[in-house]
Amino acid sequence: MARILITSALPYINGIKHLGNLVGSQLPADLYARYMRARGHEVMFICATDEHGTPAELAAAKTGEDVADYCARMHGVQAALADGFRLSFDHYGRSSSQRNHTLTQHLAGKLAENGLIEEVTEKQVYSRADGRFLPDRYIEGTCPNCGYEKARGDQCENCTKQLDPTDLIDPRSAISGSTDLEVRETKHLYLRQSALKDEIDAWIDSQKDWPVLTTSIAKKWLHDGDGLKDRGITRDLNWGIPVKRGGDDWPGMEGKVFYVWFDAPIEYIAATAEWADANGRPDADWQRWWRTDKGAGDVRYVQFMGKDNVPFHTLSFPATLMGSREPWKLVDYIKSFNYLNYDGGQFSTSQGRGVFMDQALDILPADYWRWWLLSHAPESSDSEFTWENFQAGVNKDLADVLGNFVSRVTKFCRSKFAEEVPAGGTMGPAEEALMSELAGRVAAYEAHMEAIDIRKAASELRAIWVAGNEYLQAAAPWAAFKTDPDRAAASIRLSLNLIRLYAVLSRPFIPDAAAAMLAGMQTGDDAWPGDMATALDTLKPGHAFTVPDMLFRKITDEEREGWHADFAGERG
RNA sequence: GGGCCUGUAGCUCAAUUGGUUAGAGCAGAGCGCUCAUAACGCUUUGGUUGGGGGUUCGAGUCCCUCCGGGCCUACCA
Repeated sequence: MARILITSALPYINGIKHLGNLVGSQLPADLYARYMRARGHEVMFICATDEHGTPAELAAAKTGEDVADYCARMHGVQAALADGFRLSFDHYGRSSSQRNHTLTQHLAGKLAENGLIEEVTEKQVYSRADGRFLPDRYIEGTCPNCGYEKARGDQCENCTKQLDPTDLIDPRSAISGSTDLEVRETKHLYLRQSALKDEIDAWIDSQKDWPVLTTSIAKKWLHDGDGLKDRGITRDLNWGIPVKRGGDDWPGMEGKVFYVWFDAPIEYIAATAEWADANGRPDADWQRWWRTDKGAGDVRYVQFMGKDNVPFHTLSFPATLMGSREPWKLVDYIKSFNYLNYDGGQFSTSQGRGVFMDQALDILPADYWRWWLLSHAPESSDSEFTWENFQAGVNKDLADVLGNFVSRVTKFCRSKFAEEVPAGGTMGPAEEALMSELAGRVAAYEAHMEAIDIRKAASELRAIWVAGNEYLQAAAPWAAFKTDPDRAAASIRLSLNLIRLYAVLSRPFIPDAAAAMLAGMQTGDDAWPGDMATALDTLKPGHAFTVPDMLFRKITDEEREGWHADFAGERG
């Protein structure tokens, strides 16, 4: 039995996430966690909301809430949606937790002790009307290059020229529109990533079989220009983790907080500590996942994230942990994803374009989304959601191939025999051939799941479902029943066992349907199959079952057209 | 501007890292079956692998070039 630590990129607190966010980290992480648990491994699956930063403050201001209250409320909303999608986190934490405050301050202190923190005085734009410093992109003005009037302080979206906020003509606050701006001096802490460059470079080089997407992004940052740059890890904000050096005040840093991207990945560790706290466990129980000197030496740590998060997970976070010179567990494998587009364009949170997690669950149960999204995960390139593809995939794979298989087998048995596993007959060549095929396909399925090749795993699982229909067609128990009822009984007995097998194999993808299948078969035996003949002889003659309700309904053309229109823009 | 990824059948994707005749699923066509959610099974039509050039006994794969799509570019997170 292995020990596997799994983290999903932290969803930002600022509003409900769309399906592209979901399929880029949380959903594949859940698939992997569920699979590994099913294989009997010890799994710790961690996620949390990422709650600090300017956007959270602005979102709270918009609703008139205190930012802490806003985050608490939105954490509840996101946790409920995660639950709705059956994301099986062992703990869903919050980056604003006390645990994260303490650990973040601790690590910053260690980095300072090791000479890896530098204090830098710099000039930043301050808005008197807003009473705050403004990040570059929250300053708008006219582009000196092309005259575009809504250029941002970091870059002009119109002519793509990179800008400094002071370049802008008639600069104003993007928050309030105020032009009462001034440049003020402010002091910040920088993490000296440059000092750790060779160490990180060697570490990246030592990683085998990481997705190209992961390593190419890391290498780019390591070697581009002057190489890995130092990074500011503090901000002039009210909402965040106060800058402290361990438990001590940090002279000159009063009123400042750590940058969200410094504290967010640390929350992976802190959330595991939150898990221990929530379950009344001692520190040793979370430390054995994260401290190689306290039992984490045999842990395999896998991270899931969208490609935009890769630099922070390959460079900044490892630099933080390495630079602490404490024995923290580093990631072993980073699974990164491209983007899911929506119907010819991008999902857009700001424009309300596409399907959001709450809306998705209002329309259809989680399994429908889980199956389609995972079987189309953007692994090798960006992929696209269209209602036509979604309808076709769900109807064919789930309703016709899997759902209908369960339906035809259970209903035939009920009408010709009884609502129990029939006795009589023996396994013949057709059954042997099926088991042989399944043994091969299950092995391939397992290999794809181990390698986190999600689309390939989905495609193999689907082929496993299809094999049941092929077998039924060849065995034709409805015909055999008329001349040789024992033969039909043997076929149906095997087919009922196939339903149980399918439930076990499919559960990582479609947990609710799998549970319904097991419930229908009235069995709690969810053992992962070893020998196929044994696995398909689990439900014995006389074992009672019930015909499950329709597992998956079909999406009609009318629904598809309606949704296509409903989700074209501006969510209502 | 620079870097990276990507382009394969109408659609979504494969192709053991240069090796027989480029494969699946969906959609389309034909046949079969009648247990089942008008479901299932079998057969089958679709490809100058974005265009052009090159290396090689051999190129979807390597090189050059052009065209299209996307991402990143360090103060949004």
